Amino acid sequence: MAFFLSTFTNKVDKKGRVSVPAAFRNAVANSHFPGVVAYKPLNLPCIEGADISFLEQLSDQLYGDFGPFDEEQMSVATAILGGASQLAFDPEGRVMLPLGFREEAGIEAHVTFVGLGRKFQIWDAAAYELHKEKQLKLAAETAPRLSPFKGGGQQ
Amino acid sequence: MAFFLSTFTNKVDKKGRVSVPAAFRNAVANSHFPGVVAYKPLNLPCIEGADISFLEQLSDQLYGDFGPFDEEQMSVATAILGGASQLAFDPEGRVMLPLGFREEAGIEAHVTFVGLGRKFQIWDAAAYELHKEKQLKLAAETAPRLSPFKGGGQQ
DNA sequence: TGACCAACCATAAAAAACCATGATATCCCA
DNA sequence: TGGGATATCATGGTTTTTTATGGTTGGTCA
Repeated sequence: MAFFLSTFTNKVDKKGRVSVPAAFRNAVANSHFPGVVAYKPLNLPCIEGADISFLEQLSDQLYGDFGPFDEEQMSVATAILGGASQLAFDPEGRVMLPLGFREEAGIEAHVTFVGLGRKFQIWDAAAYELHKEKQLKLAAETAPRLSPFKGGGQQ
Repeated sequence: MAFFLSTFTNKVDKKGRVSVPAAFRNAVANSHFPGVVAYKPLNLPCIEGADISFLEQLSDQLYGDFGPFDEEQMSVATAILGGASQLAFDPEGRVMLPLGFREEAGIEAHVTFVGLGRKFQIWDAAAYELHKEKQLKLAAETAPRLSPFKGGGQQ
């Protein structure tokens, strides 16, 4: 499955188009849909994206953990899957960010793509700077408790 | 997975390119990405590198230990994965060290690659000399108190 | 008809490939 | 064992390609 790393900031033009970073385009190049899938996460003012198989897997996971007609599961499915959009690349590798997404994420002229492994986030560039500061503090407290980071690189 | 040993110092040219030591290139030769992956560790003024499967494994471990939307997990993912870069080899075996990394690690004209097993570190050459002194002292005090293989499996 | 959207065209800047060279290290054979 | 031939490596500069970005055109559909 696609794997996303690193952070890139690009411009949104007045028609709502943004270049998807070339590294992310390559990551989804093997997907059967020439573009990315975007949805509004439940608890953050940003957009999340991935290749389509990520949402397929998320769906399977929801329907596995709960029954196929569980009420809580349906609410998550409605929020995530129902709110998702398939964003197709134009010939130059851009996508159209729907107005609704831009409003919900407070996206102005510049957006930041943040690779997070199997998925990535799209933030308003200024909002991301604030978010990142908070996340770095939280990560510094959290990481020592996670096995891969014990002793954090000081050998 | 790749294994890195020993220490090498190379020059950074004015375009930000550095030769990755041949031994490290060989170590990642079987990886599906022709290059290394670099990220800023949380508590040291240097860059850490590894082959891509190291971060893939880390990512999948994070998303496995916690749910896909856990807050603490996301903070580590943001710090490490969002701050990471895939550095591809050029035909001569060099990589471009992004400006942000060079600044955060205080990298000037010379960098030192330090093999640490599953990962390696990239230091400004002068900064590493100081760091090494401190680490050697600390190791000399600490080692007698450690049972021979305590911590052996942790990177 | 007018708003919207998808392809097309153009351009500057950044990144990747390309080519060249000196310095080591390695091999091979007399 | 010595020494020349050969390969590898680190390094520097130049050229080509890719990327991000902006605008324009033509079609579609309400």
